[in-house]
Amino acid sequence: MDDALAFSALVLALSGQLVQEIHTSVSQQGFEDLRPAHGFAFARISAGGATTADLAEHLGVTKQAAAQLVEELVRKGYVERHPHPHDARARLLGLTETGRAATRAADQAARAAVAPWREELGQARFSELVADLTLLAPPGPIRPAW
Amino acid sequence: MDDALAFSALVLALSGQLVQEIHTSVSQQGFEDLRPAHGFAFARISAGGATTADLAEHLGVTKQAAAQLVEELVRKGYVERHPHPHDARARLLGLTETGRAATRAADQAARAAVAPWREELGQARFSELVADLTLLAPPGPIRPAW
DNA sequence: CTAGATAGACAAGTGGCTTGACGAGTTATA
DNA sequence: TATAACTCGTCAAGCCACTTGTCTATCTAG
Repeated sequence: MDDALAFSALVLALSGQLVQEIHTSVSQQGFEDLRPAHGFAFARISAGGATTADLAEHLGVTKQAAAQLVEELVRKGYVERHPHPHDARARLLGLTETGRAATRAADQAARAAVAPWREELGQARFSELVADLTLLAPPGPIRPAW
Repeated sequence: MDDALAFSALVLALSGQLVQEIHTSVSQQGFEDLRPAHGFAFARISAGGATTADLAEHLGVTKQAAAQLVEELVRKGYVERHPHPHDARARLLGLTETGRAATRAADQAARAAVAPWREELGQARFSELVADLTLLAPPGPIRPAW
């Protein structure tokens, strides 16, 4: 009956743990200058065709905040700015090889964080779980929560 | 096979949506001066026996940050400081009636956010889902993710 | 009784974000 | 095609939640 409240708490708890574990693992793999929020930017940039304004909308922040984030990631060597083919105002963003390496590290960290959970439930139940959650997940970008 | 990555994304997406919906709903119910992070503080305080230092540990921030948060919540009328029965240094924190009202509003908002998901899956499958997640959820406090 | 730990406060600084204003470039309208 | 409205990215200033560092009062262990 009141599993609704329990569900909320569980999702928040899992999400928090996930972010924490991924961040720790990525740091340990040598990317110490990245913070959790950067992952959401990487996701949009690696999807391709992103400008700073696109990124801002994806992250749900102002253009200025996104520009600042991009500047930081460029300075640290994760992101490159290219001229935009159709718009002289805009610059197209892309990941450097280092940026892609960081993305791979994060993916691997996510898999490692989830692995014990899959083991705990068993593959069959875990697959069902993913299927159920897929039905619930909202479309649209994944953003930092707050 | 690679549902692990999908699972991570789903949990993050659901968590983000959940936080956003709860915050919006709580604001609309008249608590416009509360932000998502406050909920985690309310959770610890309403559990009882909390001092500022306890709260700091629960939230994973410094004592000073917790003290500042408490000061803000006291000023806004959600929290009270009481003398600690056994320790003259410490002050025991408690929710005011307004604080409890805000907590009820947040709970109701959480239920409302989850309701459509339960409907989508059906009660039986939803219950299973909650049971599965319960197996995975780490013990310990629920904290803001980053 | 005293040494060390802990609760909370005061002060200063930091970093990620905001609002506001702007020039350069693009798109829509008449 | 001229011009008005909009958009991209940037500069500048300020905000605010958080940090580190320090201090007093109080508690606790040897």
